[in-house]
Amino acid sequence: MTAVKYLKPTESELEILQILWNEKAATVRTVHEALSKTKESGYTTTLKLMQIMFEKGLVTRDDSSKTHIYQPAVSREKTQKQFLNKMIDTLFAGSSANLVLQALGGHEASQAELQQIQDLINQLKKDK
Amino acid sequence: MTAVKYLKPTESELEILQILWNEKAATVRTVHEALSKTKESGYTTTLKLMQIMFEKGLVTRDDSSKTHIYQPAVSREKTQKQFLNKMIDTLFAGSSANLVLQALGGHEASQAELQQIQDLINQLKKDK
DNA sequence: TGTCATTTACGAGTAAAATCGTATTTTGCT
DNA sequence: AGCAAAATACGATTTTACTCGTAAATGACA
Repeated sequence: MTAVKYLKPTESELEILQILWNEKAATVRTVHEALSKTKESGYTTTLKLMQIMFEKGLVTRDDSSKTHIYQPAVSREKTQKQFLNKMIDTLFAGSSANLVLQALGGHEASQAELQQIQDLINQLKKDK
Repeated sequence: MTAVKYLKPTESELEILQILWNEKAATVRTVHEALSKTKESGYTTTLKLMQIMFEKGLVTRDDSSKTHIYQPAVSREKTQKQFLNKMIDTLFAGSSANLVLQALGGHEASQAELQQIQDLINQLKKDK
């Protein structure tokens, strides 16, 4: 039984993962250009970050050709859950409902999204 | 118009804020003892952190007597919102509904809490 | 008033994250 | 083959968060 290390991506790593999750697979160049839309930084910085993520096992890569192709190695859902739980603990006194109320109150959600949430709630209420 | 620096509390600072929010006001000793229930660390470490938080303006303090009394200078709600927005951005592709669905799906919420959320949703739907 | 326990002040060290410059490698093209 | 453009490798530095030891200050009380 190998000890699987619990890996919490850093802020920068999350930004990169976000892009990889959307693109499914991407080169350093692609990721870097996407990042550049919202922040300033050098190409080698992005490269280095992605190399580190590879060492950590956060991404996989195909280095069969000169330009390596990266893919996420952790799922979006799992990572979301990981951070949500942490946040509910340290910021919402353990209450997920608190978080939900705050999220719905502050942000705009579309009619369709609200319906989706309502459906889930009905489902949950019925399950009890 | 003074430029107000956008301050994002660190992980450790959040833990301390959490205690201050609950207690309204507290000494370093009190905070340290509360922290000690869940983690190991020296007293001066907590002290230093709170001093730094004071410099950053995250807390205020009354130093009229030997033992200083600290109070939070940022509101729980505002801080929650700040982190939620960040999280929705970098982890939920900008969709608060995504976050809500994930939070409700993973965590247990009581019947009463679900009702509370439903009420809010009805409110929001009506407002449109 | 002197002692002593408690608190604050402060500096320094450690570790992790992020940044970037430079060297090397790869490969398409002439 | 040889050159140039683009990519990777790698090491070094900077920044930030966290940790703690030690010294100085405070104040209760014998």
